[in-house]
Amino acid sequence: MANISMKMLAKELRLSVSTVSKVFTDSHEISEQTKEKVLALAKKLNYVPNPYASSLRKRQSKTIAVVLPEVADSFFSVAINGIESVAREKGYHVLIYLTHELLEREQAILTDFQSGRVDGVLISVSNETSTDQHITEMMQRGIPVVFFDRVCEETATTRITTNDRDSGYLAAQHLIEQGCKRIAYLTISESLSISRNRLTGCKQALAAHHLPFRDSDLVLCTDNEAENLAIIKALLEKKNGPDGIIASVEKLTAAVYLACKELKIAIPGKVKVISFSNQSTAPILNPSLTTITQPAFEMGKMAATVLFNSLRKTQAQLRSETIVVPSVLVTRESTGK
Amino acid sequence: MANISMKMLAKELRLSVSTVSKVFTDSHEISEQTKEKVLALAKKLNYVPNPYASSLRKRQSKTIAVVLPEVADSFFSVAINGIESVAREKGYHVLIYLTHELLEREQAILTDFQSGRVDGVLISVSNETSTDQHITEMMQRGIPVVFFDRVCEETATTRITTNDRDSGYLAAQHLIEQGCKRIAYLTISESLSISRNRLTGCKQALAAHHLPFRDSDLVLCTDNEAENLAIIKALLEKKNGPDGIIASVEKLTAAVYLACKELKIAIPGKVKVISFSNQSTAPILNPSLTTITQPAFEMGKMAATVLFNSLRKTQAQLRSETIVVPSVLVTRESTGK
DNA sequence: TTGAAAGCGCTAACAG
DNA sequence: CTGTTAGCGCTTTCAA
Repeated sequence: MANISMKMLAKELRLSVSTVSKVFTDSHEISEQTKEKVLALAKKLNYVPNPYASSLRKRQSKTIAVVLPEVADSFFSVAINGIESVAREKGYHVLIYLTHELLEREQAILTDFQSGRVDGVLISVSNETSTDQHITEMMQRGIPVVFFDRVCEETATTRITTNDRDSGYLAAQHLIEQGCKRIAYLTISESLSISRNRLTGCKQALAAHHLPFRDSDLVLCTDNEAENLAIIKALLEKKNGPDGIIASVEKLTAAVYLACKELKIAIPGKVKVISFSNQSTAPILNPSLTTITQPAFEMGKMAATVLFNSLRKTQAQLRSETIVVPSVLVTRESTGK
Repeated sequence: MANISMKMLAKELRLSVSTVSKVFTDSHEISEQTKEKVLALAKKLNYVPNPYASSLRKRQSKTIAVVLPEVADSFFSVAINGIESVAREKGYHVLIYLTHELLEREQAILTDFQSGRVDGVLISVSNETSTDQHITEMMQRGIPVVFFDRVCEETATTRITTNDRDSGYLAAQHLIEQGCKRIAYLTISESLSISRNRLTGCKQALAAHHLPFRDSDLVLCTDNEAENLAIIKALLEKKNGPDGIIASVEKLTAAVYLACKELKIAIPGKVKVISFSNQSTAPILNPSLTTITQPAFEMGKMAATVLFNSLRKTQAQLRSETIVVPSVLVTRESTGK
């Protein structure tokens, strides 16, 4: 089942391999005649160049890696679409890797990239990622990295984020405007850039309205649905429980709704809920869910575009900057008066 | 920024390249001493073998492709997790390609695989895919293919599906048991294996209960949310409209809920709804949604496992068989009495 | 305009 | 146990 190679094309046409090769790069030093002959035979035999031979020789793989915490989240699903759309356009291939929120796995994955397997990396870091050593190491080896969504703010490269702080502010402000006095902020990590920034905005909004934010209003959830349900039920049952909840990641929404349902707490009557979410089901939840919706597709697209631009240039250091694609607040019933 | 190679390790240690190479395959013909020396230096220099050189030489890429219609659907998101989990375990890399439901793109993607870029392919076909020529061609070139979820039933290879027909039967039967007399079946394609099979089951259930299924009860939806909303509203407003709806793919759920909301049609009072869906929000919809939930993770895992098993053997023809991972009916409020 | 030759980094006979 | 050699399929000087 030997695949067809340039050598075979060359032999068949009594040409040299190098001539054939030049045809495929559309070199001007080849006559139209020969080009046509070669292309015709190539099509007839269904020839496709071996990418690995080419990669080896040219020292570039025309492949990028996308490193994600997980993909069971609508944000990343949609982001992948954005990435894939520009990769395809640029003739790049996309390898996907999941860290499952494990720093160790993230490090192992990036270490592998030292091999030259990929020309660049798009990454959204795990929530365990407190050091960026594995990332800078890769960059030193000449592999450009673009962060998206969950970024390392100290790392000297381009970051694509949404306006997390402003969105946090907006979310809290919205709840306050709707009459909330005591707002709880639900998160899955205290270290993650997005969580921290959203929280900061939230606190600023509260401060601006002379409302308190106590330590107990910051609620750390987990990866486990059942646990989260218990945590949130406990929160809601406290005598001085919140009248407004901000779910800082979409996966926490279900637990909030379920907790309220089980405790027969009315949304938005007793407690108002807003969630950072891209779920298409937000409008059909009971009640429909007010969301801060991230521009997932655009962020993916932007990240990929920035990466490819730097790949085109030989010595293009990615600038240490943050590109912000704004989120949008979609008001629905869950924060109604 | 020249990467470190075996040659360098060899020179540094005054060994031959082949000796170094053998160390990395853990060959028994190398002394413990040398192994240690080499490994130590490799670790120190952060050496990672060039996968493309290796692929070129060994004629295998340790990479598989996953070809999907799209990934904005929870089924595929979760399936990717299943696939990735076993790929990682087996030391394989995963390239991802999206067809966006376009046959032409699917063909172009598979054509590229003739190059030897991947050792095997996991595919869920587009809803335009009526011919399997591009797939069999690839198989003839020695690249094994495993279908999952959306399969080509005539193609001689292994297919991982869920029990679509039985699930269709179950869905309809459930509606009937709950008192429905007139059931509409919503689909996005008449050719797709999954849609056809689910429909078949549905019809069988109706027949078994001596209930009619008219042509107009088969409702073909589109890729466009707004259009679907209009289609479903039209359906519900007909004088002899359905009292039960089966949404054969999850993306149609929102349109059904929204249509009912806009028309003030009570679920489940006036019309009962069941959906083929993996959405985690099903329990918190209004009303909570009865679903046929597909074992997405398991199907992804199974597909990958079957593929890797065939990859281990040199001449392993994949058997032309269908492996069925059953779906489960989760009864919730949307089909209550 | 075409071809010969070298080599990308690794593996696999085979010889020593 | 280690080394020599050839070559995977392609690109890229350089020479003709």
